[in-house]
Amino acid sequence: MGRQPCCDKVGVKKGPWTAEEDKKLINFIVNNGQCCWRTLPKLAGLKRCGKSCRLRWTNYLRPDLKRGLLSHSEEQLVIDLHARLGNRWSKIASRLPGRTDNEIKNHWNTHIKKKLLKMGIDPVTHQPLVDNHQQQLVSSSSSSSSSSSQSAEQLPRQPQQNLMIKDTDDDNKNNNNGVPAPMNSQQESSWSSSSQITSTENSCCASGDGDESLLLDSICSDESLILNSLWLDDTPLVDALWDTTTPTSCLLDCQDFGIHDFGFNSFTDTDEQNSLQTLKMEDKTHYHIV
DNA sequence: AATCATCACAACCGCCATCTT
DNA sequence: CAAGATGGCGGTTGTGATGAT
Repeated sequence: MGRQPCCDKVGVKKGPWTAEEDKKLINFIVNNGQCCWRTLPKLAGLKRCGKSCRLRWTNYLRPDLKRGLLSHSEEQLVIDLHARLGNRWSKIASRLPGRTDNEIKNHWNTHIKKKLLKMGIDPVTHQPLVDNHQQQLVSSSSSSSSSSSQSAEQLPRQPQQNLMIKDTDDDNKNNNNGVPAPMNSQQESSWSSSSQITSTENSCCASGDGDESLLLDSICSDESLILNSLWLDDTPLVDALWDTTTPTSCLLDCQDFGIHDFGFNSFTDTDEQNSLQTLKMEDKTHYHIV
């Protein structure tokens, strides 16, 4: 009945990945593609849970990942998307090519959350923070006010304003006391085809830092990307591009995605297998073929 | 120089929808 | 159809790096 367990827990290594383990994982996926995560560790000679391998690959080793802090524009887009999607990090991440859900989640918790609080904006509701007195009034007048911020966080909501991250504390003048109401699917649907456009465009265009803002504009102005895929079509951009379900597609995509940037130098059809077997790791994130 | 606090992020955990047997 | 595994997701934790005192 059912399938075999993903890993037998016994003898499975945990904790930080070593360079050697990274090398094994990369070599295996480059040569064989992403097949079955359960069997991958064994085949790749890793004493890791398949789940751990998948996480390591998707969050850290994938060659199409960007590294480094999120740009201002990316940050703005994250806020905008978070206002609609809540903590659905994977969905948010799918709109930011090269970024992972984990990375965005971390950035949200360590940077954006604090910035919003500093600006007097509730990072959960994306509404201006209400003081204690007002909070009491709101909670006493609302029958469903017992719902925690966590539950509210799970639901998409319509932004009442366009939030712009500022490095300074000024311009905290929008003090609507609106309580965000969770939308039903019908509301989501209708909203997705109307007010979302305005909100997205506004927030994107308001960001003004040169190339990044141009990039963001191009992302935001793509209605099929923002509207259709956000609510109707969940095909992730990054995953669709980096499909390694087969060895062939894996190798092709490696090249398409500038695997050289990742550290893989060019390889030929004839010697690629041998070359990749001798991948040499210089540090945690740099690999090259010798 | 030592200690403590904070930051940044990789990794783990548990849950859930889906899939397989 | 039921049981159980898989893959994916979001929340949380652990830990090294950095800054402040």
